[in-house]
Amino acid sequence: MTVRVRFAPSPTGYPHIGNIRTVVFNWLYARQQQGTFVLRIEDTDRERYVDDALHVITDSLTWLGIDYDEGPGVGGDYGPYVQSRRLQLYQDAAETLVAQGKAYRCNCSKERLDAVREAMRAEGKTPMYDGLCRDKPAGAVAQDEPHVIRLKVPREGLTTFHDVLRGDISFENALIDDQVLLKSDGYPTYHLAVVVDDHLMEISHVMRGDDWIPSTPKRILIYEALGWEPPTYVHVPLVLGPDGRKLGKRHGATSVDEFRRQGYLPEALLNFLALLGWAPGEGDEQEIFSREELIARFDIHRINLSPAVFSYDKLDWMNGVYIRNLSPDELLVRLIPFWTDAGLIPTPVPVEILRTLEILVPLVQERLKTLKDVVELTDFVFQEVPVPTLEALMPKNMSAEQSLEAIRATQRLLSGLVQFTAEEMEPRMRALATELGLKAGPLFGIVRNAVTGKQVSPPLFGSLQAVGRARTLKRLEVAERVLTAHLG
RNA sequence: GGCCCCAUCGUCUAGUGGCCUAGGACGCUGGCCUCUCAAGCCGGAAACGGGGAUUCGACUUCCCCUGGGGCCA
Repeated sequence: MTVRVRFAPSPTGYPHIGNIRTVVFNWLYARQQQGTFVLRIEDTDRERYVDDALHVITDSLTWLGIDYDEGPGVGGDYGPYVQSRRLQLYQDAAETLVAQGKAYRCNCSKERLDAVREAMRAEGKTPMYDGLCRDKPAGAVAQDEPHVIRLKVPREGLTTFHDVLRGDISFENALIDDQVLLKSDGYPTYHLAVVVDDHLMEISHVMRGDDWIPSTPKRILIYEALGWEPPTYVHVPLVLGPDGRKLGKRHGATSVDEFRRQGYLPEALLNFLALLGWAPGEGDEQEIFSREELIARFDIHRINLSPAVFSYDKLDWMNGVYIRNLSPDELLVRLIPFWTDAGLIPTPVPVEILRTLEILVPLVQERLKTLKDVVELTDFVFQEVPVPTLEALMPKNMSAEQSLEAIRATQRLLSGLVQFTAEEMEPRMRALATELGLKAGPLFGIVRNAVTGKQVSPPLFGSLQAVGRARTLKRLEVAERVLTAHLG
C-alpha cells in the first residue's frame, strides 16, 4: 500500500510547535516509506481566517526542511488542496446520505436547541440534540428552507476503531450526538470535510495529536455511513509546556518563526522535535541525527504513548551542538542576519567589516547556544563601550598605581606591534605580565574590561584584533584617565 | 461532571519476565583544563506513584486505586 499522509492546518496564523512535532512525524514517515506528503488547507472556518497565513505556513515548513509533494502551489492529482474550493464535494456527500436515509435535514431553531441542551443539563445528562427532526418523515424539512444536515448516529452499540499505537478504542454510540455535517450556509462541518477530503485524497494514515481521539468515532461513523474505508489512525501524544499543560501561547516562544528569530538552526529544531516522543531504542544512545538518519531510522511503532514536556534547556544544548558542528564559513553566513537585525552592521556588509566578522566567528562558535547570542557577545566590536568603573580596572589585591602601570605598559606594547594580531599579542602580553610581576589573569582582566566593557568576553586577543588597534588604544586611554583621575 | 488517553531520575528517554546494584542525554553539582566565559574531559546526586494478582522470579503481564493530561459540556 502506498503511504499518503497529510498536514491539514487551518490558515489561522503561525503553525504551533506542538503541531509541528506531529507534522515532523508525518513527514518522516512519508519520506521513509517513500510515500506522499500532502499539504491541505482547511479554511472552511471563515471567521478565523488570517490573511497571508498560507505563506506563513509554507515558509515555516520550508525553513524546517519539510517538503511536501502535493498541495497549494505545487499541485497534484487530488486537488484542489484548499477546502473552500471543494464545497460541492461536501454538499454532494451530505445529500447522498440524506437520500439514503443515513442523514436528515434539521430546521430546529437555535433557541430550541439551546433549550433542549439546557433541559438535559438540568437532568444531569450530557447535552445532545434530542432528535426531533430525526423522526420526522423524509421531506418534512424542505430542501429550500434554512436547515442543517445531521448524521443519524446509531442509538446503541459501540463504535470501535483501531489505533496503531494503542490498539482498539471503543466509544458508546449513545453518547455521540447526531452531529451536524452541513451547516445552514452550505459549508461543511470540520469532520465532514476532513472525511471527504481524506477519502478522496486517498490518505492512508492519519497521524495526529491524541487530543483528537474522542472525535475519531464521529469520523468513523461518517465513513461507515458513506460506505468508505477509514484510514489507519496513529494518535501521537501531545507536547506539553514546562507546566505540564498542552503547549500553547501562554508558554512563550511556540511558533516555528519565533524559533527562527531566536536563532535556532532548523536542523537542530528538527532533530529535537523528532526526539520528543520518539527514540531509536534497541540500546542505541545516539541523539544527534541528520535529516537522512532520522528518515532512515524513524519508526512509528516506537512513538511513545505519554505526552512529552518541551525542554528549552535541551533544545539550547542541541542547538549549540549543531552550531559547533558548522564550518566557520557556514556559521558566518547564518550569523550575518542577526548582526544586521540588531543594527550592529550595515547591509550589504562592507568588505572590511566582513574581515572583522571572519575573525569573530571562530571566537564565538563554541560560546553560542543560539545564533542570536552573537549580538550580546560581540556588540563591543561595533559599538562604543561604557567608561570602565574603577572596580573593573582594579582586580583584587591590585592597587590603582599597579593598574595604571599595567595599562600604560600595554599601550606601549600594542602601539609597537608590527602586526596587530592575536598571535603577535598573546606571547608578548604574557611576557609583560611576568615583567610587571602579575599573573596573566589580572592583567588580561583589566584590558578586557577596558576594551570590551565586559567582565566576560570572547578570547581577549582575538577580541582586540577585531576591535582594531586604533579603537583598542583609544579605549585604553579612557581607562588610563579613569585611573589617573582617581589617583588625582 | 461525563467519556477517553497516559504513568521509569526535575525533563527527554533505554528497558518488552531473570542481562537492572535500572543505562544514556539535558539540566543541576564536584573536579581537571584555563586570560573571563564557554567548549572539552573525569566524577556525583537524582526515577521504576501505591496496593493486590499471575509467576520460582516482576520496571517489564492483569486488576484496582491514585495522579497527570485531553475532549465534550
